[in-house]
Amino acid sequence: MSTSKGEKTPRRYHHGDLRAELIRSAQTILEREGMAKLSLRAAARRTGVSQTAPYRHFTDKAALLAAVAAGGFRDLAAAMRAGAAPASDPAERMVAIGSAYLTFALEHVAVFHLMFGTEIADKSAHPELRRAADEAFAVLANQAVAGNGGRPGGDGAPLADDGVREADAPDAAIAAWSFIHGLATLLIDGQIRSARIDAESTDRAALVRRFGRFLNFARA
Amino acid sequence: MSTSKGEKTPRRYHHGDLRAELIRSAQTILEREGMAKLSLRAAARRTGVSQTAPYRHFTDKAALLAAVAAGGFRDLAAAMRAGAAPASDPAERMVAIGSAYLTFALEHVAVFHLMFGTEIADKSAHPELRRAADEAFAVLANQAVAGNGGRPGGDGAPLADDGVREADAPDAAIAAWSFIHGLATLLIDGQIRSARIDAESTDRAALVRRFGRFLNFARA
DNA sequence: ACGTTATGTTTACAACGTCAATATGTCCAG
DNA sequence: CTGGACATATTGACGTTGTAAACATAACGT
Repeated sequence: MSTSKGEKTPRRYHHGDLRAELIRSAQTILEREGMAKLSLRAAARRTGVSQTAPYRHFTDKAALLAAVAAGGFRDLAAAMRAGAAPASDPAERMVAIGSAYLTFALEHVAVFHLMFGTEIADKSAHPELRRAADEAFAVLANQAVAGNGGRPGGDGAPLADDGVREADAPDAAIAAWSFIHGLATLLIDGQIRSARIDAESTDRAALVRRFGRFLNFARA
Repeated sequence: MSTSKGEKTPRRYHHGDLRAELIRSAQTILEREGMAKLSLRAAARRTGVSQTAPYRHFTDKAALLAAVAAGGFRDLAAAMRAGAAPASDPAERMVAIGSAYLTFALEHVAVFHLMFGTEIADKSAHPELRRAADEAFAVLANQAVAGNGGRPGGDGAPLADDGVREADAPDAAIAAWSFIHGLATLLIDGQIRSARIDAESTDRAALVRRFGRFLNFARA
């Protein structure tokens, strides 16, 4: 009889689903011990296979990292979507998305750094990563460009009523992304110290509002 | 007779000024071959000393990297100052500073990543680095404060031209920093692709203006 | 049943960060 | 001028890493 261990992926070869489990191991190590401790060998060790087994599933260490980073982008996109869902007002939705972005960055520092750092030398060499990153940005951009959610309504695109013209929406999305990404990066790097911000305890939405008021489409 | 090789530092020991030259070597390797190729041993090799010689001047690899990063922050601060100097109008000065920031990031990608990435595990452990980073931010923040009391009116200025209320200046500086830092980061990571931006060839000031439109310091 | 192919292991190597022991140059006290 | 004392650099070594090559083993189609 066929082995019944497989759960989602069709029952597998020797291990079960080494590729996926290696990614999980890498994520765990990254979160618990940091980037410096994340090695191909450590991931293999934690998974219980030989040190070169990963090479059957990843051409490179970079390929493993890219898979982890791609997962991070998917999680980020999901978090933004979940955060934006309950918000009805467009501006409110932007704050919710920014808040989700900030929260993700602050609570998954290592993964966030992997997603945007240089540990993965040439990101364009990993299509899955690229696709996941694009999709995450799409969540943000959609709020700016086509954010009316398909409902026939009077107020149109979410940014329009804040003085951003339709044609400017794509650029506005980039500006918003830049702002929130920069804020997140500077916060987790501890660069922002002058303004008594306790990133751990402060409400993230409050932070987004506090600094976002200088963006003319994010004011509530 | 005393060796006459020394130039700025008082004539030195065996090498001359190993510490400074190791930093220069590290910078060179970083710029020419990237972070992956920058090792303590490589820096020592390029300097022409044994592989453990650096340990007389740096406790760690991280200490060397911190010194390089600190140099980066000083260069960035200098570039911002130089860019801002010729601008008379406050808003114009902000654009100049943003432009200098972007230019630095795009032309010194590796150093920029070192300055804000995770290669240096605990940045707070390196006072020189911390000081240099603070100083760089001060250049930016001072402009935001100085922007107050600009002349009234104004129409086409992409950033604030009527200043920020005194009490809001620190937060405004953080917002501006976040924006420009995020834009720089996303650009050099190649994350911004949708808006046909050729970061290499496009005028940086134009980029800052294009996206900086959405910053509004007059409000709040 | 059998061979092809996908998967995993063993062994090996060069490069790295770092430590301990040692050597060498510099400088000050006499 | 001389002899330590001390700062500076080297040699050699150890454990870890990424990765290649050779080998082993299990699954699957025929």
